[in-house]
Amino acid sequence: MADLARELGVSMTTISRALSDHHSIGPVTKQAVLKLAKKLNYQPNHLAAALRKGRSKMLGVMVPYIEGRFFASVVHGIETAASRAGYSIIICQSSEDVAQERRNIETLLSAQVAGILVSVSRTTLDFRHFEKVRKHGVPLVFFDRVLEGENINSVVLNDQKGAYLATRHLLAQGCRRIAHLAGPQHLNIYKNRRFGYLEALESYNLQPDDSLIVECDMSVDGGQAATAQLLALPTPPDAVFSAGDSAALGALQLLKSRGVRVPEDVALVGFSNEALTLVAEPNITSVDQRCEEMGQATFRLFTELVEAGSTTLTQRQVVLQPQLFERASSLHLSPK
Amino acid sequence: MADLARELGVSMTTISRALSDHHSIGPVTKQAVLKLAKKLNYQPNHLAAALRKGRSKMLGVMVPYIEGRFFASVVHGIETAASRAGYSIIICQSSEDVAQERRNIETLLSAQVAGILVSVSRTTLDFRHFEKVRKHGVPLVFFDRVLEGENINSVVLNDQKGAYLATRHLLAQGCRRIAHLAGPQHLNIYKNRRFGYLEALESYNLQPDDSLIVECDMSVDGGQAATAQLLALPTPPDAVFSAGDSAALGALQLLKSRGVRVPEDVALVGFSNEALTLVAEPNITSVDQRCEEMGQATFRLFTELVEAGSTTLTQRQVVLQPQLFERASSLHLSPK
DNA sequence: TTGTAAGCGTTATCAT
DNA sequence: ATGATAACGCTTACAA
Repeated sequence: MADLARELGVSMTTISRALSDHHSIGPVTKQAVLKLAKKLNYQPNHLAAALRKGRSKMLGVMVPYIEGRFFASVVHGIETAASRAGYSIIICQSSEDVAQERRNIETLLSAQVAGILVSVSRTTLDFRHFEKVRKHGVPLVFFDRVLEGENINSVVLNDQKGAYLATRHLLAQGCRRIAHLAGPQHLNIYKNRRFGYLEALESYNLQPDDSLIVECDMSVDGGQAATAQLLALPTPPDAVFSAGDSAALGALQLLKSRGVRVPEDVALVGFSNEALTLVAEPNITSVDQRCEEMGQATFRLFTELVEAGSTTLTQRQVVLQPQLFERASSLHLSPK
Repeated sequence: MADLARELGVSMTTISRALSDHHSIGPVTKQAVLKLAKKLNYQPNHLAAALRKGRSKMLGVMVPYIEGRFFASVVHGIETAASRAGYSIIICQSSEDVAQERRNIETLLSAQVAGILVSVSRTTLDFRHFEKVRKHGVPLVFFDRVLEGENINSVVLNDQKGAYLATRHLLAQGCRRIAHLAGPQHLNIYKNRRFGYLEALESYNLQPDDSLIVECDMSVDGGQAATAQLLALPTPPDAVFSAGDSAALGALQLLKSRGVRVPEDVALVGFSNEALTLVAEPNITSVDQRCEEMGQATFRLFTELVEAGSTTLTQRQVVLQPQLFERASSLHLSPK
């Protein structure tokens, strides 16, 4: 920048203003500066600008892990929206580890990010590190895995409604003994999915049967084991609603291996609408989580917070509506 | 930092040194500084440090898109290795668009990243924006999708060898009419996979049969169509080696729908070792691309460049060895 | 072992 | 419409 100033015989102030399109700058001067900048291929130093201005155009995004369709898609959504608005994103993984999560928060704060978007790790039980973020006046938005508490800005899927839709669908197909493969109940998403399941049963005036609700780790193996347990019941279920697709796959595998027909004997619905639902045979009905919309919405919520300024300490919740994709694993059941 | 200095009655130099563990600092002073820093919860400003030092601990990573198992896994590998070494990563997507790629490079340079790791977009034909990176003295490493040219540091998979292993495996299982679902031949990865296929045939003194090589877009539908074409041949193949897993899945679906048994009538091998290979029935034999190792290797190559200093303008190539995972789709064939 | 002071590349304030 | 100058928070010669 000093070079430009010397070359053109003007002050650095003028250069700075011309480059940042300040209103009070001569159009002639401006053009001259821009031209010379191109010629000398001037490279702006965002670090210096950020240091001076006290805020950068960097956004911290933390997820438990970046692999896996869900988070990769959400991050894609965030990055796309962010880059359109001139933000770059710094990505961090907590690897489901609170300690790592804390370290990442430190790193992001040190990097003077303009905001932090986070999906918390499974092992997160205390939230002081997030308090710190607020103390620093850095906008904080949670997505998918959110914190219970006050003054939380978050974007979540309406998991309960998704589960409700899934279960209602099974009920509409004539199923009456619907089992639920539940996920770890300390995670809100899984708890809400169980609520949605119960809500749907209730809407049909059905009593929930505790023996039909099996908690598992949502892995393929977990789904198999849980399903084996269900088949061993005196009266086995006529449908299974799994809170995750992998466990649904496990269920499908086990049912097939036992000669149980899907959907004729047992109908099956999963959750997440992963790619595997279209690979399995039969294809698995599942609830879509609107990953990309979640990313976009998360970024949008961040910008809203920025515009609102740190003065207003509002709490905003964006709730996305899930969508059920009906497939062969739960369709065309013979009426009972 | 000034606060700490005032509070302890020492200079900022001492503070700085204590915090960065400088050698010539009294252990007593150091402890005192660290303790007070904790108490006042001092937050270092990496931007300022980076500005002063001229180099940051940020790494730019650019991929065509972050969704999709392959790039997500590579990024995971990079991030994990990088964060262990104290680097944060800024992620960018080119969306397969050169213009976006150029903009991203500008952004990353402006952010004063310590290095740039990139997998180029499909539409990249001129490389001036990468030249610029070198002019700025910023280490540049390509992975997977690399640039042809001199002085290129890159990490790639040995695709040809992967295809060779896959085809040799089919040959060892007794197959002799092995078809190949080839990908778009302007991409070097698919070209190399075809070469590997041909090389394996040659190693068994088999003449390649052009009617057995079908180019398709590597989608599920593409794989189905290509396989239908193969089955219509006067002498259909006894095995299919697909350059991608999705197309392999398409092939499997079509074969099953036609009553062709896999692997008994037609054996099947894919490429990429995607999750779907373990969901399909039978599980599909596939070539693993070592995504995570690629990420690690890419980061390691970056650190080597840093250590070597900008003085040495070496060209380094890391070639990862693919690994064949043999599964039911190509195993236990009855001898012919 | 510790302190002084300059400077990294910007931008904001105040003056002209 | 433009310029001089200070400052953002940190590191590092150089000096003590």
